[in-house]
Amino acid sequence: MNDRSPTATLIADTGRGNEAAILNAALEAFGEKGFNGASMRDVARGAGTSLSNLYNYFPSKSHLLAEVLRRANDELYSRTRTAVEQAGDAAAARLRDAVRAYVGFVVDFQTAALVAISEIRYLDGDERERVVAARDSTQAIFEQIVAAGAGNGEFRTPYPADAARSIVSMCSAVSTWYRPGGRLSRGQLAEQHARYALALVEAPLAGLA
Amino acid sequence: MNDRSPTATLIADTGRGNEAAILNAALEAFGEKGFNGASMRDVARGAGTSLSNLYNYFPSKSHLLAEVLRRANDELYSRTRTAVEQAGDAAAARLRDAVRAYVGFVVDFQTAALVAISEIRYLDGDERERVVAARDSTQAIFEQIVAAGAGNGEFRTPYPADAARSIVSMCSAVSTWYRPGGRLSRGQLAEQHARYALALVEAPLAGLA
Amino acid sequence: MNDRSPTATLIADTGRGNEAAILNAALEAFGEKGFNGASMRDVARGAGTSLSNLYNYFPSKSHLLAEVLRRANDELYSRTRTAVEQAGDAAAARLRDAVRAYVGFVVDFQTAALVAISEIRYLDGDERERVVAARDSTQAIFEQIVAAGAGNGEFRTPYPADAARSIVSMCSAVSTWYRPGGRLSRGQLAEQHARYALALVEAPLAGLA
Amino acid sequence: MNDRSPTATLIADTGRGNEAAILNAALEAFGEKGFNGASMRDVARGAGTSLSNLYNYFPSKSHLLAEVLRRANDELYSRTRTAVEQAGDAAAARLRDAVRAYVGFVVDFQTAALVAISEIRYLDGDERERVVAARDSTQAIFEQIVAAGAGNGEFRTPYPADAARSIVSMCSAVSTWYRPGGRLSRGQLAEQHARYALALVEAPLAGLA
DNA sequence: TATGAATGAGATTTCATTCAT
DNA sequence: CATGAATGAAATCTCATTCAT
Repeated sequence: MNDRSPTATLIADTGRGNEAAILNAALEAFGEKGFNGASMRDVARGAGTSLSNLYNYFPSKSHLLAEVLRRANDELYSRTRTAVEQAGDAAAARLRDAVRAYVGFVVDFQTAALVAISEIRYLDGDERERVVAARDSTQAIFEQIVAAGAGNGEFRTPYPADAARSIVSMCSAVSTWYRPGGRLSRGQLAEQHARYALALVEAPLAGLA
Repeated sequence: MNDRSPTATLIADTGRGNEAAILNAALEAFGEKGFNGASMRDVARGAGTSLSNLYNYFPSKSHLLAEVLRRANDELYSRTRTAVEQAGDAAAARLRDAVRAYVGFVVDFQTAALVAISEIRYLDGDERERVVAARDSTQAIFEQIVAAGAGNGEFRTPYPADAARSIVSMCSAVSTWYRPGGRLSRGQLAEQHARYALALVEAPLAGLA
Repeated sequence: MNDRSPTATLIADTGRGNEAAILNAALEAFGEKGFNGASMRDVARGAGTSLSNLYNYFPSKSHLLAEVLRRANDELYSRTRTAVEQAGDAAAARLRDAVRAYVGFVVDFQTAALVAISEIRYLDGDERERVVAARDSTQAIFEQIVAAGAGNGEFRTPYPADAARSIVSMCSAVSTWYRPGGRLSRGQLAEQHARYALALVEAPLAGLA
Repeated sequence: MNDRSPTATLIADTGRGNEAAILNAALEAFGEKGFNGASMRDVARGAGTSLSNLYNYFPSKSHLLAEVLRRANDELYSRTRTAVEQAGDAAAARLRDAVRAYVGFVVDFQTAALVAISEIRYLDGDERERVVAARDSTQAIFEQIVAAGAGNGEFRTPYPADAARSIVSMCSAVSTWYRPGGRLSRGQLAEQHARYALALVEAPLAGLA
């Protein structure tokens, strides 16, 4: 398991001038001050460009948020799904690796994860629906695993339909308090949460690492 | 177990003119639009008074938020502690009742719970410290229970120092998605989360309801 | 010549409840922050009473200013006139004693003197006219002395019609920089300005102390 | 001696959009209503631009005042120093020309001179210190002349260390009452005050024009 | 693309003043 | 006389956004 430091920025160069710098600056600004607390001037300053130039890339502040959230959720979904696909057939292993991937993302891209949970409420209309759908896809991965595990007896939880949501809540909440360099490393956090998740769905102890 | 409906408003009449109305309106406004998204005009409108009159009660928007958060955290702490005190000596029973009380509060005062987790970041200085301390006191209740249970063998989790935080995260996250009239009742939510918590700390199945 | 410290407050108890306290608080507030910079709340705080109670004594902020200015100018006029009346017939002695009295007032009631020159511009209408008239009466004392001295040859200034204004300007400006406990005492300031005044109107040196 | 009319506006076009218009409007507004009595709306109206656009040029009302005061004091200092440098070595001639230049400035830029004396009190911190230093530099010119004249016997005043302040007070007070088109012309005012100053420091009559 | 200048709307907060008690 | 509560207007300043260049 890779315990390396994050790639630091979620959004890599997009090949379109300042676009990546703007998105990363928006991410930082929204993370630090919240969507409504951050101003377009903050974003411009962080991106090292002018206020008016932002509008050459994104038609509005809302679109900026939407794009940031879309990328964060896509990356989270993609990492989680890849991890599950490579985990074999056992529900316990799949849940363990899903949680590891999820928590790993939260640690690697803490700000992105924080923004993804806390600022989605400021989206409206179509933008919102698209992002909500992406978030729900990720949660659905966990729900399917838990349902499968409950179905084949691996998990004995009496609440297979609801447990996944609590697992996801628990994992994403890491973004609200995690600080790099703290007592717990990326790997430890992943392991702990994997165990919490398996215990929560009442997988037999033998299934625990 | 009491399954009654909430008392509806967290802040009861204080006997001081519009104070309670203002606090409740602030709670609603912050809950709906976030601290920075809600304006003092929104609060005034909700309280049925004039914008400038707000300042006869609270010297600033920040103080208003601080007071709302203080009351929400105090009530949550008080409910949780009372529940634990009446739960007997067994760690499992204490944890179960703490979770029930906590989730009960979240359901009863969903908005207050939501604001308490999501808007605390907009406080500064002393106000922030006081509210953070109140929040930490509540979490400490859970930490002590888990530590005690781990100490006497009731809980087998290898992470007794960290599990409590995940339990609290999981419980407070209910405020972000719960809707009255949904599939799960107040009592069901409390029971489910109590079981999640006991499973998470790896209490033997016999301890589960 | 009396070199005592000031009586500290220009406005003595008026026998009408809080009136004197309010006037003195207004004087301090206007002196410190200017008429527009000081609020009625500042005045109330300084007077140790409630905001609304101010309006039981004075119908508006402007009236408060007018009353403060009226009292300051009346006292200044009265002191100056008394000094001149007791000074004998010689223009030089009359001018010397007028200046001594004027500067003495400025030192004793620095704030009042400062407010009297700098805040009169914020009065309107009748209030303004009354205060301006009081101020002009004081200046007229100096003009008459200079005119008399120029008429009888005591003063040789070629500008007898204008010199008095400069003398008064010079004396009242003391209020803008004087600090109790500074290098120059009340008596020294009075003497210096008396000599400046006599020199300015070109009284022969023999007439100087 | 030049008796021409003023250049009308202290602040000439700076080549930066509306900057000069804003500074001149601020000068007028502060002169008419005082710093606290004038609103940023007044300034915007006077400058022919929008309220919010003011903040593209100056970050706050205080900065606007500071800049206005800085320019006024710089110009006054520069004019006075230039006059003295061209006046030869005799203290009497230097004092005479310094006063002429000072009073000339007051007449030419009456509003600027008025604001410079009366509104400096509303500055704080560094802004204040810088402007106070500029004002003191101008006064120091007069102090040096008087000290020199007292040293070489040209002036017989017993108060060489203090007389300069009174001279400056007297000259700057002209800004509080001068009205163009009044009885006294620019040149007459300059001459009168030059003579007052020389008399005040007790220069022998032979030295007077 | 990129920018500086511009703007109308709206933010929080303070104001002088009034009123019921 | 005295007060706390209330209010409409206006204060300074920031906002997202637009436009001419």
